[in-house]
Amino acid sequence: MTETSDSQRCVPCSFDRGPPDRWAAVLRLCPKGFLVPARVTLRDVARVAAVSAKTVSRVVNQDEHVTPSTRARVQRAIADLGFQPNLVARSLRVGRADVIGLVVESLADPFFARLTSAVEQEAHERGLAVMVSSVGHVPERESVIVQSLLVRQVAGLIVTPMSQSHAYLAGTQQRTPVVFVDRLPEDITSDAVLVDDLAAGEAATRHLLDHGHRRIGFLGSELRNPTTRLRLAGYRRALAERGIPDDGSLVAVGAGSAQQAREAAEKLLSGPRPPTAIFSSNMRCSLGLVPLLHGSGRTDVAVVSFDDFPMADSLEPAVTVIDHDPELIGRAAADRLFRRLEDLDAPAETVVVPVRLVPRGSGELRPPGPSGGRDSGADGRRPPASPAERDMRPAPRQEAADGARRSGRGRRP
Amino acid sequence: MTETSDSQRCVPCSFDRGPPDRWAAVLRLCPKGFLVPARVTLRDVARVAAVSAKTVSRVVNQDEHVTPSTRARVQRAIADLGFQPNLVARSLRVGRADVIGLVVESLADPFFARLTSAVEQEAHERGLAVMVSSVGHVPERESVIVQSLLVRQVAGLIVTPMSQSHAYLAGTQQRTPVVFVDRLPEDITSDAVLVDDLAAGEAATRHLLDHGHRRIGFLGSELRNPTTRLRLAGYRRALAERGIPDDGSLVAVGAGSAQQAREAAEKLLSGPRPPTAIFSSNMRCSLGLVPLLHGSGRTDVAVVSFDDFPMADSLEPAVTVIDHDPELIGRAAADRLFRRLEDLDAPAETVVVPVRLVPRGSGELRPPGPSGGRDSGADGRRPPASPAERDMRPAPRQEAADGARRSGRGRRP
DNA sequence: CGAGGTGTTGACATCGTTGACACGGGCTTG
DNA sequence: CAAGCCCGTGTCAACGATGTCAACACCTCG
Repeated sequence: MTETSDSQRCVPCSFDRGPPDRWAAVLRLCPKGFLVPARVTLRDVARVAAVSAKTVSRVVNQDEHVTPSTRARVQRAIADLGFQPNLVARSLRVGRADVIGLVVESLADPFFARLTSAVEQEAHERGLAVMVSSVGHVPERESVIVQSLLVRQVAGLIVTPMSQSHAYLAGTQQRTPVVFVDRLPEDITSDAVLVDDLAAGEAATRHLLDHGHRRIGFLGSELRNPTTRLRLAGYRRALAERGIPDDGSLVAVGAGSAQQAREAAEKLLSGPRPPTAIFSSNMRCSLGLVPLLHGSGRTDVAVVSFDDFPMADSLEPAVTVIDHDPELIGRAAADRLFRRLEDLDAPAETVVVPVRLVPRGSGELRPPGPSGGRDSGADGRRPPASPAERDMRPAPRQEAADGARRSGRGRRP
Repeated sequence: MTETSDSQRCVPCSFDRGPPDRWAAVLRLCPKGFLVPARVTLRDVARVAAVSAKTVSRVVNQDEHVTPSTRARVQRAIADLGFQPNLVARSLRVGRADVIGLVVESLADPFFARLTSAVEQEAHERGLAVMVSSVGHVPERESVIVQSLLVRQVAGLIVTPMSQSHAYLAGTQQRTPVVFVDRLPEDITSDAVLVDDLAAGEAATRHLLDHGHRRIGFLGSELRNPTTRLRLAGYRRALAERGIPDDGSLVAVGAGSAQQAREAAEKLLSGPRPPTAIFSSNMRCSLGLVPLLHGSGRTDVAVVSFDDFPMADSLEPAVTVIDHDPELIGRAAADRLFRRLEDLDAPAETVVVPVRLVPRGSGELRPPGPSGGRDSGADGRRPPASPAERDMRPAPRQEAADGARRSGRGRRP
């Protein structure tokens, strides 16, 4: 076959469809005389079933008002011709695609990958497709990427805010709702799904305090990052709660990479009065800290890590983590979005997703020396008291999304 | 505001557009008398610029045949009205969406996440969006998911084959090309991007042989998985090459989880004549094996792991890996797809993406005892000879995609 | 000066689907 | 028995863009 590709592409085929021949819809004659497979449309089905296109549409859309016999005839024709509705045409007609847009920082990041996975699953269950786009490390790209999804008429958006301002979405929200995840948007009121970073920082620190530690280090990335700020605030709050003075020399922030975190941790531990425990406030930090401790045989230092990471449970001692559960966040965000699509005028909601502390060993180490904790009992945990600590309890996945605390925040008055 | 949502949704607005008023396009009067933001269309721009819709279309699409002055007037109007073309309408008209579909096993898997990330980046550069769907562990879902993307008129597909047969795509390929990744499809000839599993298995094994090992274990998951089969074949080929008899007791397959791998490795090492080195043929296996070795102080056993994993380079000794580079695979697949879109009739191509061995320590350990290798030199590597070994050389990322070996496989004759 | 070419612009139909509305027949109801 | 209703079905136009083709203006050259 050395025909030109014309014989295959042949899009505008003005062949007169003639009598209701079953095959005319499947194979179509080109002007050049070739038979080419053609898309089967509603009208083709209509012709074969001897009804109007509208009726076929009704059958396809499960409209009640169709006689069983007609329905059967149409379904037969649909099956015979292998008709598949063109969702692009439908989208144009109804003014919105059955697609949601997801904007994340980076898909290569396991956190966002798992988030995306959860969103995709939820969407798929509702027959919606998902378009993902990653912004990378250039916050200004956010709005461009959001635009590129809006022009594709997505029904709604889930966005990890990176931009300095989200005012550009103000006019759009009424038509295309946006749910923000992980952080709150700037300059705009909108639905959001957050991790309870403050409570998490508090819980991690409290956990170490409960195991007798009094000198607890904090390892974190840039303070520009609101997430880090909140976790640090939680750390400080837990210390204050127990009347432990804030020792600035125990706080090491600004570690953007695992390597930097490793160095920061080295410095922390080699100081005059080193910490007996460290709260590593994100995965990159942990990936610097943990190998350092293992490599240098300092497995006596207690560690609680924010973000679970591969191998965390295989090490000796296994690493106690605050588990983020990106799936839960994704499910909650998708859920919020679908609810929003059903009621565009309800007030904006912020969903706070609980995190849970997974004790595995490293966080339950007791400080060395005579200063051993005053606590008795193997674990030393007090009964849960604060709401923050309630959230720490492991929750079955199914219920967790619904169990998330909701705090309505009024839309502009 | 307690208006019913009608005042906001107001989609079919039959307000007569009247004279060419700039604002009529942006704010529109509802029958109820509310001003609502409305979508700006080509016709709105046309009216404001006093040209036809077609001319606006030409300007938007960078058509040359427009007078500079007209173009300027139109661009002015576009800017004034904030016009954004409706890509769904365009897609309907041209018969295909500027979207590609990506079907993976699971987005939560870091391999697929990074693959997705790369595909998305490549697509984004070309102005295409990406719809992702994951199949999960039910191969039968593959075709359903592919269909759901096809009805959305995606321009092309990148698919991780899971289904037993891909014959269902035979009729579709001419209209919507498919590039398979990671594995070859069944029952169909198509473009594909593969990792050179055989060469990788060979290279890993040869690397250990070159460091003096003669008893090398193989740790892998189910043999149902063609990927595992190929890596095992590479392992056997490398052994045969050196005249080392195949000792079945050194091959442990069927380990589906890290835990199972750990147990399998334990059995391997506790046997009467344990291996001095182990080739762990995937990440899950390594996540079982490596902590086992570290935990039991058996850091004398040499290890080469297929798939890099977090912390692999932080351990002591750091783990020598065969690096997969999902990004490279994703880029190659996207690239193949875009080329295919430009020439639907070229013969199918299989692109084999090179992998590289990253020596970090664990793979360069020499066997204990008097049987030390006959090789001299610190590394003991021979000059690269086979094509497989050529691929092992680290390649700069930019060139690697183009440097991938291509083997054309004729389309049906 | 007219024929022919080149290049800009617009009218119109069309992509495949669905919402609004109309029509006719059978049913209920006063 | 007439008025009114519901029900199944069809007609038509529209969603917003673009391909085709023709109209027209302007230029060049014989």
